Amino acid sequence: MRYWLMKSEPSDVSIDDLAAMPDQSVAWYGIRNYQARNFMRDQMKVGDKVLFYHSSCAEPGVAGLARVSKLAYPDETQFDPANKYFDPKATRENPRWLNVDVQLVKKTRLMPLAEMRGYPELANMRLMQRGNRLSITPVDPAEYDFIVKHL
DNA sequence: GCCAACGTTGGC
DNA sequence: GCCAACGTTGGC
Repeated sequence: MRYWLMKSEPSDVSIDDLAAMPDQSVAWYGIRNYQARNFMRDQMKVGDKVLFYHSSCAEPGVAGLARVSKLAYPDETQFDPANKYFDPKATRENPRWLNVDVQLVKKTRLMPLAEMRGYPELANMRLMQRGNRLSITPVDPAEYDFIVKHL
């Protein structure tokens, strides 16, 4: 089993939005970065543990715990010309983008990025590194445990 | 809104 | 295949 940090803009899908979904589960649509796609396609398995992270907002940070609830499958939004994630080069026969489903495990208190930066135990997280823009990053089990313990 | 970092595009 | 231009991410 692997551990991941997945960023979502709360104005798009927040932890409360996730909690309100049927089965508290949502397709992680809209990933248009090959590295992040490949993580979903090649490495994510049902049951993998996920830190649900709020990004691009007033208080970025970990907002809850989730799990991978469905293996990667084609992202519907790439086929819809009206969708902002539409990709004209993608076809149903040859989809370019995939998503997994993610299911809420537990909404937690928000652990702000600023607080996370204060923990030496988390200093090596990809999230902390300058210029990091990857929306899905692997997390070390020790880092995951540390965060859960301090929530 | 600024800006650093980085990915993607496209001409050559 | 190089690389400049451009677009996007995301914290601040």
